[in-house]
Amino acid sequence: MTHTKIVEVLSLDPVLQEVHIKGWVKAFRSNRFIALNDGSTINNIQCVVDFENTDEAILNEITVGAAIAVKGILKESQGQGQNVEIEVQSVEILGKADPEEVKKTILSPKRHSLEKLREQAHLRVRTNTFSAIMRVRSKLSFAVHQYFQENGFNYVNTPIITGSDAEGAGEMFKVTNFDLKNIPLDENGKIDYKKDFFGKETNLTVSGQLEGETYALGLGQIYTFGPTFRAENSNTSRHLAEFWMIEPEVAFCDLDGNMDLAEDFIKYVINYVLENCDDDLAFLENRQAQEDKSKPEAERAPMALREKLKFITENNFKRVSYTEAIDILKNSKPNKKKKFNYVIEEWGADLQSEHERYLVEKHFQCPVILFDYPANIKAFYMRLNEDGKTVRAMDILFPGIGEIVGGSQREERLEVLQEKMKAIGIDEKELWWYLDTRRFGTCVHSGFGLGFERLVLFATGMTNIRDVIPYPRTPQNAEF
RNA sequence: UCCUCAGUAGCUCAGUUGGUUAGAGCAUCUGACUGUUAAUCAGAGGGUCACUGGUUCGAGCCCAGUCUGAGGAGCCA
Repeated sequence: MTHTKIVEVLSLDPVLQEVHIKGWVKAFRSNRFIALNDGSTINNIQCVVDFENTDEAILNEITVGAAIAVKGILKESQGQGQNVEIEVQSVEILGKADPEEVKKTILSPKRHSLEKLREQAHLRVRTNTFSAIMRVRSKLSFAVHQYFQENGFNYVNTPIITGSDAEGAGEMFKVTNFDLKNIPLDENGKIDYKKDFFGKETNLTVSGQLEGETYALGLGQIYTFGPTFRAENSNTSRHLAEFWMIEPEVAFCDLDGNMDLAEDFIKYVINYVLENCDDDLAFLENRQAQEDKSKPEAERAPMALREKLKFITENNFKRVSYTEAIDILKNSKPNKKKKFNYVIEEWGADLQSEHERYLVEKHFQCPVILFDYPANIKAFYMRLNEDGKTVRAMDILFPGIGEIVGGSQREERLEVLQEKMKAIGIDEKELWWYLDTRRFGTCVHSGFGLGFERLVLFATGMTNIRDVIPYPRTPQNAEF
């Protein structure tokens, strides 16, 4: 008899049927009640042991953290707190867990700080909080694919090792198979990349966008969903050196269509977890509420988790041009009273975190899409507007996390693109293949990048990005 | 990378102007109890006070440096 998942057993009618389950012991109370969890649900099943007729050696090995197999009869529970329970007929110890050792780990049955859980990331998935987060992450990930597949997008795997250093999205990790103690140099004393594995300088990708564009201009609608690497020395709760990014790219689509797509997409995946992860979201909502109790009122979450997610799905994101946003900020109280660290003086200023937070959390109190930014603070590939000074860029700002999406309509005119590349010193030879797309059948097209972990942060109510990915990679940390 | 804060038992923390043998709760172990669900009651064990150096008769406490973590900023998704 193969075993049944606990999530299924809990939904069965207690009609005295025999069940066989396997899982890890979460608690063993009164020498009689085992709380067992197998990761299939946040909920434990209670297994009631007849301790007077059970081998004492086995009872002694039913300890917190141990893996066990239980056979028994599913019954209506006599006690409060659960509907059904298993009257145990036999227990098999599959993997012992010495309590003296367990107590040194986060498996010990008590509260642990998130920092302590990070230090034992290999065990933290056995906690309620992390199993809930990871189930939500998995569902979100599935919803991403489902949304795009249902809407006629093709899933494209852009290269992780990239030969172009012109993507301009930040510091890159070098990829090489040189002996680092003996790097070949050319006659000028510079590193001789011709002798490297690929015969040229290569890096880990910081974005699949440029390659994604070429595929969109053939397949029509594409999306990527893969790992992305940034070697930036960022030490914040919102940045990782290795993260997962979703990048759709659509041919014959302008910036308005791009904003529509991003908003519709986000609402879809959030709604998907609302409909499919209620147990886990309820747990995370409660966790957040408990944590908020010890915080000053100003730092508490203004809405309960599921209420917040529902709000996102039911309300339109506020669309505001950069120029309008600057006006709002210029006339805002914190700007007039010089409460901002960076006071907004005039059009053209780059928006700081504090400004974005003001717009989202104070002024509009809902997700905001900012568009039409000054050209000189945005990337070269963004479509220049007719005014000659703004580009068709858009950022989606979310409460609590800041920028969750960055996207644009792409510059489809060859001459304009060439001019912009020249102005910032990108060699055309590097991106000959990218420019070819503008030579042969160029067209209006748009796309955006969405940081998957930031989405998971928002959906779970967590506040540190290191807690929504199994093994976070950050400066000075690549453990596990 | 910059600013601020922190590091004392397995965990969370207290530790007075520098002064004798560094404490509490939880967890663990032993015993009791047994329809519990953060089980309860009694007892026990558990310490390189982050590391290195300095000041002092004497340092968990003061000074310098280093490491690690957190929050914020920048960069960005």
